[in-house]
Amino acid sequence: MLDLKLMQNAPEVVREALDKRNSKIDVQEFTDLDDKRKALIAEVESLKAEQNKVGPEIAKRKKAGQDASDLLKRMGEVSGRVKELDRELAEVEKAEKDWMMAVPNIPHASVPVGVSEEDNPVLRYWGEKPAFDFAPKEHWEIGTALGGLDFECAAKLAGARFSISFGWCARLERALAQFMLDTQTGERGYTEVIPPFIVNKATMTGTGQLPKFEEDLFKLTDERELYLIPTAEVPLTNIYAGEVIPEEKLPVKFCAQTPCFRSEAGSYGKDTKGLIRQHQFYKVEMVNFAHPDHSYEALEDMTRSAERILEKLNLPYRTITLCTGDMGFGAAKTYDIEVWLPGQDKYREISSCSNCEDFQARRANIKFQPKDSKKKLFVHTLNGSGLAVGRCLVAVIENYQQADGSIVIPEALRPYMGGLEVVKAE
RNA sequence: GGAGAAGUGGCCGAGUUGGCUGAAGGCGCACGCCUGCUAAGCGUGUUAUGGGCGUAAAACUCAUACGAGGGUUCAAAUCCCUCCUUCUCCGCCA
Repeated sequence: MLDLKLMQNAPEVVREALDKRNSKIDVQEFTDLDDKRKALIAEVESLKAEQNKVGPEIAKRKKAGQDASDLLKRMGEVSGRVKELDRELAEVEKAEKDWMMAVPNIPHASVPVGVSEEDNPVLRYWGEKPAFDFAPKEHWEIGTALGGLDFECAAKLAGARFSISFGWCARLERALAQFMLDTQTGERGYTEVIPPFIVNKATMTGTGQLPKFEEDLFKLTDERELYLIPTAEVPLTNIYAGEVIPEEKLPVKFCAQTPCFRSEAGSYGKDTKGLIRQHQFYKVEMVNFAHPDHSYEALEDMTRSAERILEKLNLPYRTITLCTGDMGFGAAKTYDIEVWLPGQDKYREISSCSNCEDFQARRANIKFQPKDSKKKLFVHTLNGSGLAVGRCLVAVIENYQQADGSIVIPEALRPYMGGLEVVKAE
């Protein structure tokens, strides 16, 4: 959510930001609502002030045994009017809040302006693409041939966009997740967390999934209005919802491996084969709570934490800066890391690291107490994948495939695989 | 699942014949005074959000907030209803 004061004092700044994002949201709607709200507040508050003044007078008269019927009559009218106005005000406030909740974050000044992913500049490349003296296959072909993946079985159990892994493949995925967690906690200063995988509406609203993107979520059908998390960003960021973090604790860095559940509504026909786009996948997620003065350093640090995983696995990647038109709803700046997939002959997203500045902190009311002032301020929140486990499994299979259909296990993972060096056909 | 108890400010804790309690008292914290040092003591202050006014900021003023939402009433922390959370006992269970 944007700052109300900014909306009121500098609507043109917001309009400009929305233009850069190709958003059609009309800022004038807000201004009209806000004017109406202020007018209602002025009226209802003066009536309430009268109530507060006259109330004790009534009590005094009653105690003294005097007649107060004139005051009671007047206050009866005032009370009725106050109820009316309160109702009206609540409506306007809700409309205004709804409007605010649907507005995306303002891009940071350093974010390149652009319309689509075509306009995302590459920041850096790392690693050498593996050279094959044969035509590299896609992961699903290799994995299925080696008995590790079975998409027909998954479809029988759950439907399209699900997977099931067996044996070496299941273990490899577990190894990857564990390797990532060990790296982030052991070398990058993260505290490991196991959060709930099901959360309530308020939590989903705090990070921005609701109210706008409900169709992307899996919702439970009972009356409690619970949702399956689409990313651990949601529970991790909301750990401090409604809380004040002492300044000296910043930055707080959490990471967690969780399953992620996404409805993938609207992605029909995209990535229908293999593990790339699933309704359920594991991801190791990083979340930072940073001091506003240092959040962009934190973004660089977080991006490095994600990149380190690929470097240790010796997987080639490139890092790009998302342009204004391609950024997510809550982000002020985002780096995507794309890993090389020889089977697809393409770089594919494997991590997305964003600084949301105070956008989520304002929604979820996450503040810190600066040492040198009484005023509590909003923290900046960041989130990033470190990494998407399923896609990383894809990258390992495709980059480490051999001519005979076997897969070499990256050295960094061998301790997690009981020393296994190669996965071969039986 | 059954039976009870409770939810007030950073914390503890008053408040229960509805009105003068944003909220006594205590602790903590901040600033000042006092003091050979420490401890103790004295004084002052100590919430958030929104509106008005206005500003570099503040000050001032009004409104709202006693788990959440709704109701009764001229008026609710105080009465009624629903929900949430926590705790205790019984049952059940990985």
